[in-house]
Amino acid sequence: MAQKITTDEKILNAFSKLLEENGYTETTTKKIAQAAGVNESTLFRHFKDKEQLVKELVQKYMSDIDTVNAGFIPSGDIVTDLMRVADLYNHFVEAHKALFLIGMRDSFQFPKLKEMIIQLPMKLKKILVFWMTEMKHSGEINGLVNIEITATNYITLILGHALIQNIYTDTGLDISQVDFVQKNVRDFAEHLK
Amino acid sequence: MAQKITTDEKILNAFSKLLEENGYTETTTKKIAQAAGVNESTLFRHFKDKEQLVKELVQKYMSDIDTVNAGFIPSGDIVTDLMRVADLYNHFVEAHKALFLIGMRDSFQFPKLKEMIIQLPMKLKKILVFWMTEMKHSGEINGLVNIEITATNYITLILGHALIQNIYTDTGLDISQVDFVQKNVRDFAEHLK
Amino acid sequence: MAQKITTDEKILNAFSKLLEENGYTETTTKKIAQAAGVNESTLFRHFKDKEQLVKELVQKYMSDIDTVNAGFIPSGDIVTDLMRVADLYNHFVEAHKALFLIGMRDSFQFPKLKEMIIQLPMKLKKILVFWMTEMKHSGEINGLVNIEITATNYITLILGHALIQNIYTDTGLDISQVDFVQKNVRDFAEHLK
Amino acid sequence: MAQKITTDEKILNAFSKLLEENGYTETTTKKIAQAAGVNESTLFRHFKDKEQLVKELVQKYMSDIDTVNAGFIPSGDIVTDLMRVADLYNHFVEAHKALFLIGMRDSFQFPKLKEMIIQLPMKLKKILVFWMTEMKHSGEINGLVNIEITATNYITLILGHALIQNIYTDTGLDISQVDFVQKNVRDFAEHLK
DNA sequence: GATGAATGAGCTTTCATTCAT
DNA sequence: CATGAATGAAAGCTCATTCAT
Repeated sequence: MAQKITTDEKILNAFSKLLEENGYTETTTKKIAQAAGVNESTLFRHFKDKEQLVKELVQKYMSDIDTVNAGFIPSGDIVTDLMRVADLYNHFVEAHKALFLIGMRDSFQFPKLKEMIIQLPMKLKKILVFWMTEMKHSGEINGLVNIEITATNYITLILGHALIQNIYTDTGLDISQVDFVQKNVRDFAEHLK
Repeated sequence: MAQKITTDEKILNAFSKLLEENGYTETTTKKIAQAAGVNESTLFRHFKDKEQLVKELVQKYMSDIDTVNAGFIPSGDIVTDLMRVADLYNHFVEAHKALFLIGMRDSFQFPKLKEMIIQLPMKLKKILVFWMTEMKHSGEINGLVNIEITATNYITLILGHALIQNIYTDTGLDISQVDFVQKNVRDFAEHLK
Repeated sequence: MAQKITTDEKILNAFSKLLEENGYTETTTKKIAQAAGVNESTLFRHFKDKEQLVKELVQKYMSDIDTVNAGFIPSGDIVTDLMRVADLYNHFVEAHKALFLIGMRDSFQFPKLKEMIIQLPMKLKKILVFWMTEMKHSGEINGLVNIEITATNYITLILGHALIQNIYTDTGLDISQVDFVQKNVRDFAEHLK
Repeated sequence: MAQKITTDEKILNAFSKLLEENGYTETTTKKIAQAAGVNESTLFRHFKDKEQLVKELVQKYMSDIDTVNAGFIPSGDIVTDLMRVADLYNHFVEAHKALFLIGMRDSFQFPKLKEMIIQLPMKLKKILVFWMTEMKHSGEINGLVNIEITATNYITLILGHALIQNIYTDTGLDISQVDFVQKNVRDFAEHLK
């Protein structure tokens, strides 16, 4: 039942990997072809040009983003739920790391890209605001909490963490996702009670 | 008393500006020379190679970083002091925007760079930890607060904000530094009381 | 009795059409295949390589050229007969336009081609010389006319016209074949009386 | 007083030469550079792109064309004057052979080019018409001659000759310019008396 | 007999850098 | 000290052609 890996996939995988490591411009078509184990010109038969490779990743990102809603089923417990959101974002970034990175690094070359990248945090913020409003009504969240600000804070926090995690690796400021969730997110959550 | 602007500075300024806008690889020596109003080869007389230009910016960054300590004079009021830290970081990033950006975008090309970039957050964290410990002793900060975690959270927060501010501009998630400090930082501070 | 059009013909037709419009080098095998509605590799199954396509056209040209003799049946009237020769050449060029054009444009790539292309004018010249000699004897053509020179002139004239007609279209110097024959050829003919 | 040959000229000369021999597309930038004895990239410092090289030749052609008027000083003798026109055109074509050829061969790639190429014949035609009108008045040219038609014929004739001369060399139909002028042009002229 | 996938050589162009003046 | 001219290497991309199915 060996799953066949198509040339398209081989190329996209190689591209994605190199993108993470070296950024868009440094990821030459020659290197992609080499990493994918195909001829350089094959690459252009499969994807009209280098930019098309990015667009392909974006498409996947955008279609995946629609599934995020379904991934968040509130438990009613603040700590658990906030952790869930953090993990949701983290997993998504992990799964689309290459795109997340060039969304930062090469956004000037792909002006539309940053708008796509930011859609996930914005969607999560909406989810948070909706959920926090409910939690406030049910008394789980302290009545004095400013939801809009808190939600923004939380998103900024996990975005900052993703940044540290993926760019500033091994710099002394990075904490594992598990630790981050166990400690910092939990700490954040406590304040809302 | 007209301050003469040297060729060195003209080049570095042009380089810095283009770096912000287009990233390292897209900033070609031709463009730098053009923007600086000098001949392309002049550039190489002043700076051994393109990388040297980065190193020059780093040197400035590193020497400036030493002055940060002096910039933080605690007032004793939590909110005020935390705001001060946020502004301190923000101003520093503003003043070294180009470097901050390539620290993210082109870190793979300059492995040592991210270690330098991260030094500021780490230094601020140290300052925070030291200051919070004092505040805890003096009762200004709640005895239950976990200083290490809270400090990390705070740094992550302002780093996340800097990211949004400088990369994801005009995406709907960015708030002005003033608003961020007035609302989100203040909110964060309140929880510590 | 629907005449089936073979793949060979589809390809040759597409090739011929593109050749007229874009010349040999710009007529890529991809475009030929596309225009013919077949797969690019099919093309190579039918014709060993791109040059073979030219050779195929040449063959047709060469076999058609043999029929030219039969196409000229002298009427005895100078004007009528000269017009007939001009039309003969014109029709032939029309029918083999693609080849005529690359005979000019890409002759360096096909050294033998120009020798083939020139065969038609040369054949017509022979016909002319033979016919004019007879006409001179019968008194239709002025005894002082130098046949060799006049024949050369005439051929050069209709070649020049074909050139203007097919290359320098819409440039202000081109006259329709009908006008050319009605006016210029007639004028030329008058001088021989 | 050795005339220095600039790199610009070296490149243009090489380009021009290769153009005559091989046409536009086959004349690769690599070959040009090689023939000019410079590095391929030098070529692009001197001329923005390959097309610019053509434009450069065109400019020369167009500025030279203005001098043609001055080159025709009527003697009053029909034969002499017509010969002069034929020579004028011939010399011009010789001096701009490369352009004349790609004007035919690659006209589809340079749509504006053929309009420029045709300007010389058209200018010569104007000169002819003007001159023939005068000659008709003075009685040198037969009153029955249709000037417009005759001029067109003559231009078509020398264009046809140029074509044969430059493309269909060594094919058996080509006559030397000297012979062409001495025999055919003279013959043509006689008819006008 | 026709196709889709793959290839290597070659194209035009831009890069960072060096050299002579 | 600054420049203009030159360079080799490498970029993205297209070409005619072959091979397995």
